[in-house]
Amino acid sequence: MYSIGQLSKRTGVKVPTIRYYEQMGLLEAAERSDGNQRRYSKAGLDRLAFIRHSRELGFSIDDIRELLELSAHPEKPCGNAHAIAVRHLEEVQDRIARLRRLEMELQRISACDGGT
Amino acid sequence: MYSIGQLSKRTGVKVPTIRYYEQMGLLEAAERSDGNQRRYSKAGLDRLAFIRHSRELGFSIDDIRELLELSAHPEKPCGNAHAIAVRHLEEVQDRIARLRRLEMELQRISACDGGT
DNA sequence: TATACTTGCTCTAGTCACTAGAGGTTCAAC
DNA sequence: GTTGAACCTCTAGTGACTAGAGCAAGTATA
Repeated sequence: MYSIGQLSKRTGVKVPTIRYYEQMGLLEAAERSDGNQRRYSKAGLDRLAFIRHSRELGFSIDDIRELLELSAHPEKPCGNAHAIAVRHLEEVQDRIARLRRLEMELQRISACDGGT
Repeated sequence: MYSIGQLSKRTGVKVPTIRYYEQMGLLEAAERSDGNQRRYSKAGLDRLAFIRHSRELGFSIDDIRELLELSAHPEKPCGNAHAIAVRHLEEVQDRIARLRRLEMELQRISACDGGT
């Protein structure tokens, strides 16, 4: 059993963000201690780690809800997950291309080294 | 003289976003027609193009305000612009690195091609 | 010239994914 | 038993837009 603070440390997700994810329905409402504080199991930890990872991958809260749904029903085909991933892949590749252009430009700007 | 819609088409910035930039003080309040509609000069067009470009580079509204200030006073050293650019360069490089990792992972996910 | 349609105006409120703060309660260590 | 950190709920704020209501101005066609 982990407190919300321990969960936060282990996953790198901030405490208010964990509560926010619960509110958004990504995490099911945690068990509570006698004093009404949240207590999490290993399963909760894993789920939060999955959410964090997905967020880093650029999935929206809604996407993640869908992904969690899918992984809860592994008998269904993963076509949706596939579609979501493809969509993001294209976006990510686009973003990389744009960022590379920006990188060059920023290098040019920052070559101006304190002059005018 | 351009209407706000023409400005929008030429720069690719949406009409409400142009008004938003004016509200945020990035664009000075435009001249108005007899009927109170905004009319922009070539200078306004150029300024908006600069803003758009800067946004694409990842600069925040506040950064851009600062950059516009600097470019209005070219006698000052560009140390600030330099600092802003360096900060963004690091961020951009970091983002690229992370996106490349995500790209690989998404490729792996989307290789699962409609199976389960 | 009349009409219809597009474009424009202001203002308020909503979006996403958090983040901050107020004001109070519980827990763990000494 | 007392302190101090960590927790609770609730409301409001953030950035950078975006959407919608309700109305006015501008323009193309009959």
